Amino acid sequence: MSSIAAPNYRPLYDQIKILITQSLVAGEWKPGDVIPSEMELANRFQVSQGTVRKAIDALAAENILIRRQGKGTFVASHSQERSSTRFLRVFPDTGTHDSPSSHLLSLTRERADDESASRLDVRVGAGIFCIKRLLFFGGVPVIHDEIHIPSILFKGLDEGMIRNFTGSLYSFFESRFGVAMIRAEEHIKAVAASSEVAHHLGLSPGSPLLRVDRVAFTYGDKPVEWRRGLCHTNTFSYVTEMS
Amino acid sequence: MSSIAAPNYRPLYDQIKILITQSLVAGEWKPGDVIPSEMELANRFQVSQGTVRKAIDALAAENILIRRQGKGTFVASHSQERSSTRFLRVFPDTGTHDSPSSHLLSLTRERADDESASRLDVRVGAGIFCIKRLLFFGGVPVIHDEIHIPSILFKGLDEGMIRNFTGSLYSFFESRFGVAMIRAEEHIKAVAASSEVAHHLGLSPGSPLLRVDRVAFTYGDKPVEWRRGLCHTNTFSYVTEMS
DNA sequence: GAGTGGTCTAGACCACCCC
DNA sequence: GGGTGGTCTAGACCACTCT
Repeated sequence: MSSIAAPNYRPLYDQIKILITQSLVAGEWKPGDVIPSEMELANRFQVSQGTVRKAIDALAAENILIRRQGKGTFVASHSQERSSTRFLRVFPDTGTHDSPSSHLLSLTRERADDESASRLDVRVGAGIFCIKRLLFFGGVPVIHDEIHIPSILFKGLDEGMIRNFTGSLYSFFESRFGVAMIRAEEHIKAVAASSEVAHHLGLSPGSPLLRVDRVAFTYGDKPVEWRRGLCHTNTFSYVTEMS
Repeated sequence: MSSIAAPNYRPLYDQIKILITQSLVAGEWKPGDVIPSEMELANRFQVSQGTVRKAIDALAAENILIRRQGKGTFVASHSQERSSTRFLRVFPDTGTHDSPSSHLLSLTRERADDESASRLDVRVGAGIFCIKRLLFFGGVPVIHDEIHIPSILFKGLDEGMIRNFTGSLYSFFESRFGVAMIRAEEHIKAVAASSEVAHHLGLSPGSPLLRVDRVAFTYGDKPVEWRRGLCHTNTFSYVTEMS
């Protein structure tokens, strides 16, 4: 019935989903913002409320939007308490999950090597930042992270900014640089600790560590972070679920 | 109405979902079967087609049912080619995923110790089977599995049945014993290989291995399998995604 | 053509939140 | 009270599969 879009094989709600995503990419609504109500969006896109609803349902299922009855639909943010550890799958074997604290080891500028370039989908030699840090749980160092991000997206990043920020790294990226992480893929191996990392984690060199390689994506499935985490799993485990 | 201040309200589609799940538990429809059409179910439960649809949508999102346009809605089965490796998250770093082949090491009857009993939600001392096997990828042993299942659900299990079955273990459990695995939780650590496991996997003792502890559940979130996999990750990785 | 799931719409009403 | 999302319904039509 309606209207303008001509010979499109995609369901309407899928097109609406894409339009909403484009508004997110364009920054029309930022993490934490309310987006317009279903009725407003239905009017804007000239479809029924039910169709908008289905598009939003799909985005909510991907944790890109968050619905709150009576209040509205919000853009997911890593700054919200509820999702500050959304991507952290390491849990203590006993007791509850204290929020980890971060200790910055170094921030350096580098040129992308083959691996970084391929993971981040940039040219070899492109400028990247490399962040090294330790994550402490209850005062104990558990994870050694080495984080690579393209410098073009994080202009002006320096050590002080990182140290002065309270909150998760993704919350930092989001609020200071407008880069929102919405999805990640992880490849996990077991490796022996190098003497350097063993020293940081208070272990003997050669101890078994979990090596978690992550590529994180922002809106539109664009890779914007590659990190390698080395995790000490004597009293912690990497937890996941499947169905 | 509601007795407590907490939201006691259950949407209709949620009740329908529960009714459908109960039919699955009761075995009214078995893995691979078509379930009645949306219209038939709507008539049976005296609700609209849309409400049945929403219940089925939820079950399809959990991979419990599978919708096929023009054909009907089917109970998910591990015997289908599409889902025979649904729970296998280990992939080669290069090349494609050959289906693994399994080599049975032993099948023994045991009594549940504290750990098995707690994971499987049975009494300490209850009868359980313990299956040990190796998984080979392209002729190379990669995973050593130690699988515990309550013997009451698998009466008559013997080595010959396992050896003669072609297909995945979960397909075997499903078709021979009517036990369908629908969900699993995994806890992962890095450990050093024991001499026994190192021997099976062709490694030196002390080599780092991924230790994957899994509890698998059937309909109604009932735990029915506990396994410990030890995985050699030199050329393979455990892959997972998050959002 | 008949039957299935898939899309889209429109309207009524409910539950929740805030003014 | 008036806004938001959440549920439920009913009906029309589309896309796919099988006979």
